[in-house]
Amino acid sequence: MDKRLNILLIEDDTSLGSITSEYLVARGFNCLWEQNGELGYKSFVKNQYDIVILDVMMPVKDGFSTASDIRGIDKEIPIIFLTAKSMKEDTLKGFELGADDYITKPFNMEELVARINAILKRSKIVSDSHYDDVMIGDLIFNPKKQILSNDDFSVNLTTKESDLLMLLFKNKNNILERNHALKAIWGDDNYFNGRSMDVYIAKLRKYLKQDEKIEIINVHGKGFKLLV
Amino acid sequence: MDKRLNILLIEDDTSLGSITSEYLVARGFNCLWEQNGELGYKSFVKNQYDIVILDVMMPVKDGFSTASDIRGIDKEIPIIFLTAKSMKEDTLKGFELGADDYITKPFNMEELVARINAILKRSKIVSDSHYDDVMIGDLIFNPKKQILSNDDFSVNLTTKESDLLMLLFKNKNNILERNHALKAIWGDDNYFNGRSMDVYIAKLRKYLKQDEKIEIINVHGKGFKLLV
DNA sequence: ATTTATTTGTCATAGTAATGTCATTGCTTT
DNA sequence: AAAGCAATGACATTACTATGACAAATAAAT
Repeated sequence: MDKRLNILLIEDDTSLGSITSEYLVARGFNCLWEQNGELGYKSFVKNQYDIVILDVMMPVKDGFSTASDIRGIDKEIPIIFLTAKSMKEDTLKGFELGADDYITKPFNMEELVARINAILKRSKIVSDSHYDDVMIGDLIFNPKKQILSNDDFSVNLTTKESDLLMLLFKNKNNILERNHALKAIWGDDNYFNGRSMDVYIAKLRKYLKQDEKIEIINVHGKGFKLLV
Repeated sequence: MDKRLNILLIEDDTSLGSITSEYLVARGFNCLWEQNGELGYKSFVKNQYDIVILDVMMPVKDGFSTASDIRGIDKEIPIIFLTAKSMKEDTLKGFELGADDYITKPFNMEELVARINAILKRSKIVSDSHYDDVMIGDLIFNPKKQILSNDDFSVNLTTKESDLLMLLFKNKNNILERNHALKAIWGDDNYFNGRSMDVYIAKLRKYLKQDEKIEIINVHGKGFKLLV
């Protein structure tokens, strides 16, 4: 199950193309690199992409023509143009073709990534704020909203409950040591805080009954372990 | 009933500011121009905008600081930065603050418009905002006149009531954090202002009873959420 | 195996902090 | 002086956290 986003890079310059695609892969994207507009368009037809990055000046089939073909079959896909010349008419032509951004070479790789993310943020695909959700078995846990839910159930967790669940999750299938958890959440691992934590463990267990595959087990004298 | 999009332009340079705002108006937008970050932020708190264009280098309060304050009360609003220096770190800093675009001066006016449109194309809101009225459930809220009404009912809100309702509306179905609201409206989030805000929440709840689908709920220790 | 000490499970309750709301006060505007 | 607004004080209510008590489980000792 790959959640990485698919980028189609169409760029005729060999060195720039390889550097860019490698960089994008290193930054966590899937990137397919095609060397000209024809091949790029064919690949777009056959595969599923989240965003297209397109050089303007290319032999065989230039970027604008390619973009217009792509727009012919997909009105939504975000497109970023790369161009050496920053001449005004070109820029505007790009935007008329439904460009989402227009970057002039040479560009900074990090900035490219930043602009990709800025666009994807608004694009429907990623837009749902689900990306800070965490899956625990069948359950969805949103540590920011402090909500634990599934299809037919939902609880608002208190801060302590949420913090503790998060710690357990970070150590899922591994032991979360008592004193570490106490230091992290209560700031001090004395006996009384420990007893308090035990009560919260009990509460979490009650919630987690929703998914019988999940379980918090105790490791005597050590701590707790969240099994999923 | 005006359907034009509302742009907030925050730019200290008088000539650039006036030229830009005039140009945007000529191109069919509503554009309010504020000359510094403080004023811009205040205007943002009180009014409803679709996009913010923000100069980075400004006296009194710079663009980044302003953007970060704006993000505190609105996570969605598109922001375009304008900057004279094209230094890499600055660009990236802007994107980290949730920028949607980053334009270096001097820029071409038509390109600015093109970039605004490119962003608005992907922005979910795509103008449900008239210039004046906003709809909250069945109710009509006019933040300028500070009037909340429907067919058979109407109240004149006080400034504080109106500002707070506007903030809640901007974060509708999302949490409005106490300290952000206090910073925005009272300028300082101390205990007493917080108590004061609670009183205003009570008042707003009373008004909003007019539409039983609307509700302000409390998120303990965090803030309030306007459900519609 | 049986006893004993320690750790953990869990309920009920007390304590504390946050919020809800009314009434009142003081300030500003007219 | 009257009216409107924001701030504050007082008290009620709610939400969250900590604690006490006792049962159960585990480990250690006999």
